[in-house]
Amino acid sequence: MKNDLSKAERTRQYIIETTAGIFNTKGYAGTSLSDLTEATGLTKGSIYGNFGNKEEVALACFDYNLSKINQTVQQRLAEATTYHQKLMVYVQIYQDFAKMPFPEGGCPILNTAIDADDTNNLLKDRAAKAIQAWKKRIVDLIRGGVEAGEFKADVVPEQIALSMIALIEGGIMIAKVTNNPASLAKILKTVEMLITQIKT
Amino acid sequence: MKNDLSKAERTRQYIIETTAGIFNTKGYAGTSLSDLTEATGLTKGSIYGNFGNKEEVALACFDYNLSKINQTVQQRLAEATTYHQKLMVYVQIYQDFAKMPFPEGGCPILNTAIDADDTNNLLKDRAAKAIQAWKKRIVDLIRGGVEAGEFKADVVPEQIALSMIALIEGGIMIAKVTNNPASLAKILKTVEMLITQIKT
DNA sequence: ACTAAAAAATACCGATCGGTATTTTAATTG
DNA sequence: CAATTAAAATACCGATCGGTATTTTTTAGT
Repeated sequence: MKNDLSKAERTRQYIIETTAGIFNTKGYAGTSLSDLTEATGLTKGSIYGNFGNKEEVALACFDYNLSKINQTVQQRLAEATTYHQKLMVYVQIYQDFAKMPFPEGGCPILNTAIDADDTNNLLKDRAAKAIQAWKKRIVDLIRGGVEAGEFKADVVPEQIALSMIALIEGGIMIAKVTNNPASLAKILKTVEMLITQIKT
Repeated sequence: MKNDLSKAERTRQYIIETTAGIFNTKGYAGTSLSDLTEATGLTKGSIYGNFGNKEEVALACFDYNLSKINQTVQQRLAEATTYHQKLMVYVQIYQDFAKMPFPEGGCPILNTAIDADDTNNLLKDRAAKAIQAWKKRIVDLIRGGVEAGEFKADVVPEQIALSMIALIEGGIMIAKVTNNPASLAKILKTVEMLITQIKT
């Protein structure tokens, strides 16, 4: 046994890692089983031996894509000392779009939210939960900053948090569809302004 | 002749109006020819007599969806007198999400941008052009307001315009996927703040 | 009303869809 | 190493995919 994971677990992980970018790029309906077999070099029989159906693969891929981003975020948040710095992590992370922990196809939360919101409830719920968790993380940071005296007492954490997320996700969409990364940079300037404005 | 439009033109229009919401809801890959025949009550032969292929229908539907929104926007812009009021039109329009000129499925620009950006270049270009036109409209309004002395001279029109669009589109995405219209309302408050901040 | 032209319906095409039962191959354990 | 088990490949399923050639029905001009 070359690994502490069973063969099945290793194959399952291999399928997820290999196809996560495909689902993120082509969407759920746009990704076919033959896309998966072609990318992995495995057969349908093998894939269906490790997953119940196409939906299960897509869900596992979304979780994988999300966890990769969250890992980077949490690591950078831990490195930041002040609450201001912690909020700025979100600006910095999306600044160099290219060398990001993003899977091919861009932000999986955005892609899944739009792709699945009228067609696949399980995927939609995953995207919704991701947004809500993201919002909560920012709200907690703002509240922490208020208690620490870093931020003004009269800020509305929810509005700031939601606006930061909307700017980032909207900015990614704009930059991607117009093929112009500079647009995202300009929008991130506004996020930065939002963060600066709440400082005491 | 009951109409000044030919039969073919009327049928073509009927197909577009009837299926525009389907493409906007299910996406290009997720919409099948049988979805179209089912919704219209027509047969495949009839649809392919009026369109060359599925892509042509989707493109016509996008144009139709976009023009409906633009009609409302232009009308409201004409009614507004000051440049501040004109910018605020975008806040007001998206405030009551429900009774909007939006087709089923939400904002077609956002949906098409995400749905098509890695899979269909013609649709992607349409979405990109729509974003760029929207941005230009806002930039022109800001420049007008600066010249009229309504807005500060040191504003960066592109940044404001892009941020407004990102907030609105990001807000729509968040509200839709979390099933919570209040989120969009909070984000629109930030758009309002952005507009207020540039006033002299 | 009759006829030529246009539009819509029917019937069909090969390809691919997601999924499964069965066989073959590879990994694991005594 | 042999036997058992687990995993992957093969072969197949009905259904649906986008698209087309042909026939029938409507429409429109005289």
